[in-house]
Amino acid sequence: MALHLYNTATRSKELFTLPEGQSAVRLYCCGPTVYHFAHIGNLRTYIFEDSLRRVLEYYGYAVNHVVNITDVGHLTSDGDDGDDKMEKGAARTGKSVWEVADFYTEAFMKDWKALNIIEPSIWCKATDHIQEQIALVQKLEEKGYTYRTSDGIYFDSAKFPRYPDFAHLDVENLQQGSRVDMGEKRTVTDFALWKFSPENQKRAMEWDSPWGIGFPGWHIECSAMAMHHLGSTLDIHCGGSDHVRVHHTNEIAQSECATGKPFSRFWLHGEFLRMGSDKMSKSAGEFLTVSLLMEKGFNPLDYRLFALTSHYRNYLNFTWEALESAREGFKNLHKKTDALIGKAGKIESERAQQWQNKFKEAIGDDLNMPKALGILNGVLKDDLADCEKAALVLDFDLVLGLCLDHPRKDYASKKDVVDASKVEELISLRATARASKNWAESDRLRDELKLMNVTIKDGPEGTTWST
RNA sequence: GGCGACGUACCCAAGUUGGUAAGGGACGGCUCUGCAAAAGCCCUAUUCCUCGGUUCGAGUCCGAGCGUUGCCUCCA
Repeated sequence: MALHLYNTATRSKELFTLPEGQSAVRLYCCGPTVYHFAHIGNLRTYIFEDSLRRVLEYYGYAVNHVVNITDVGHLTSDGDDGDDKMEKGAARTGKSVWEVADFYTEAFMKDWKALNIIEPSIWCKATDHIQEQIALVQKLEEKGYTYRTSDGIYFDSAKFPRYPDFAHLDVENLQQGSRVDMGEKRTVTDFALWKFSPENQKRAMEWDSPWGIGFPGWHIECSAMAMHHLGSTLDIHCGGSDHVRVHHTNEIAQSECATGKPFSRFWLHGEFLRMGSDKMSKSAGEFLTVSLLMEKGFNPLDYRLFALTSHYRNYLNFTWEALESAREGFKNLHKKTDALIGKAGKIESERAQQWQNKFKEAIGDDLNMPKALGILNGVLKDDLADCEKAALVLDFDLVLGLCLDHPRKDYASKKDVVDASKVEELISLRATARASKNWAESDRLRDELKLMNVTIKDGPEGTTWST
């Protein structure tokens, strides 16, 4: 069984292997710009990257996983003008840019934890790697790939003939149809490596450099940090599909011009989550966050399951109905797995091994998680021994990350936690009513419990309840 | 203007090199039950936007059309 991944660079599925003698996968994922909360569309991409990491590990690879935190330099326009996102966030919240960065970084990590996304081996902040970025720009300057304008040092994309190849760009037409203000740029695809601070204004974040006081361009941070932590060639570089044209194309240009080596062997891109016909966008004002989902009574893992029901390279339409469907499905899944997990034995029978192989094949086929979920359901329906079923569930959950090794209650949000003594009291009242065949009162009490999100179950041993 | 993606049951969605439609949710039916709930079982597309073509055979390949939609501004 081999692992195949769809590589944006070649637009085809390719066999993934590690170069000879290399012990760990060098994985770099473009992380968040911490000027605002992450919305669930952003998070879909990180769930996809988490699946990738888990699949790599399931296939026996060690993974050196690096995720960046962009806390400087990302302007509100990729055309290298507009405001700095961080300064904008600071203005909006009345905090300093550094406070904004810390606040949203923490919020972001909380979301990761809630969604059971495995932490990267290394989190790296752009502001902690200013010297690496300056050094990279210097190297490009030495090799003659840069030029200076009144507002910064720019990359001269015309000197990198392969520039349009990655994203299949038609530069001439881009030039014609461009909505980007050219400023002093020579070619529409040129981009800022280092921006000068405005003369009349002190920026909250600025550093000294060989070219004067200023701050790094957005694209340079990823190249600098990726190469600093993982070396000049990566095995896999990930991000959202929107990064293909500008961000990753620029990363390739600046990195490969600096080192003369391929920047990444594989490029994987996650497709957008959509709301109705709109994509979810931070600049559009309102957007959905994990905490909003929780306020509406969802468990963050309901969303994780929802994300896993579609393939990462396809658009996924978000509707509340679809999320509810995922929540119901998740409850039903837990009913089955909760009854099994204590019984886990070994995967021994040929039949169980076949299931395991099917699962491995599905996830190895460019991370086909929807198919993998189907296989999980197949196992639960099959007439295997419980100890083997349980073992398979736990094995699959290594990749699915749905916390199936814990009963559902263990990760219920605080909101779901109910007053147990009150519940017991109502149940005993109901028992009295039932004993005297007062069904109306009995049903009323059940409805009352239902309002508290408590489900009761009458059995031979008396009444039990759950949330 | 350039470059893309998608169109499978009520909803979400898989479908690998073409061989005769996964899975989940909802709905409905049955068992059980005072009725429910819970649990268990069962049912739900002769058909994959349309029309042509290739083929013994196409959701799956090719062509045209229709529809939806993304990126090239910020965006994951």
